[in-house]
Amino acid sequence: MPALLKTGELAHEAGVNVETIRFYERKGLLPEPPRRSSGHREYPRESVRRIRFIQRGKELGFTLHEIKGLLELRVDPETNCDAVRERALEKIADVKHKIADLRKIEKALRKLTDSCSGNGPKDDCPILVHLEKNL
Amino acid sequence: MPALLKTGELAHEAGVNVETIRFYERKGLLPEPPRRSSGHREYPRESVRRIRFIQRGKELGFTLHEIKGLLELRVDPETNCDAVRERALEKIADVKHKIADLRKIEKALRKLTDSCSGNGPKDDCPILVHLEKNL
DNA sequence: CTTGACTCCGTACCAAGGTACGGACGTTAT
DNA sequence: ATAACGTCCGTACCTTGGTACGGAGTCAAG
Repeated sequence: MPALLKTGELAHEAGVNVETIRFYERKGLLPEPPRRSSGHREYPRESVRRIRFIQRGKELGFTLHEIKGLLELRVDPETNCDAVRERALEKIADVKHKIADLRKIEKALRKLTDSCSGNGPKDDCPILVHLEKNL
Repeated sequence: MPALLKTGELAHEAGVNVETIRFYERKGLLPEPPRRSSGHREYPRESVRRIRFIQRGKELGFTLHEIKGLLELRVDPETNCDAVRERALEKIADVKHKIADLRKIEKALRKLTDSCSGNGPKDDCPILVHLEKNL
């Protein structure tokens, strides 16, 4: 268990692709690590946790941009719990909105499939008729 | 009310951008219309309905690729109502799946915000702790 | 017949979140 | 010391659904 990790080792331990590491660095989600004289990156073990933080944030529906914000909050000494909570509440509102949109779509689709026997020629298909009808 | 439409007129009547028309043509959603000798496109009025068909399909959550499939179904003389219904049912399943995923996310976020008083320093913030915790 | 508006085309660009490539080095095990 | 593998970098590519640009050509109204 080395104390310093090469890019590939970090990628492996965090369960992501090597290219993803460099991508996160470019996006400012992962700070630029020190380099050897050869230019090769040397990551502290902590970086593994940072990448996992990012992955968990993604699982919770945060974008990389938002995760960057959370990471910055985390470092800011002024941050209190409330600021973080605020972000999570916004994200909940966001998710609820998406769910509502999808439910509208589901309802509309169901209305169409319910009105469609499945038999009969396509000319009378309520679904196509709906898509074709003039507003 | 001209019988044949120029690209800009079609775009205007269908409520989309001129570039969108050309984009749909490239994607095979809009058949290539006849041209004048100058190369300018001349659309039949029917094209307005076709573009509206596409827009309504989008509202129902179909991708452009899927809409292309629906348009092809519509032309196929073998198509019966059932084939169209099938597509709609698949899309419903699709939408339900997305909703379920979002609900999981919502639940997880709510659990975190519920456990977070909003007071206290960030070091104890259950949300950050969750994001940081080792698996 | 001129002028301004429209159209043509290929191409580049945007968000988001990466993945892949290739040539030049660096590292490591044997 | 050499082979095999890792890493470096910039850049291109992928998806989806378009939008924007620029130079050249065309159309229609005055």
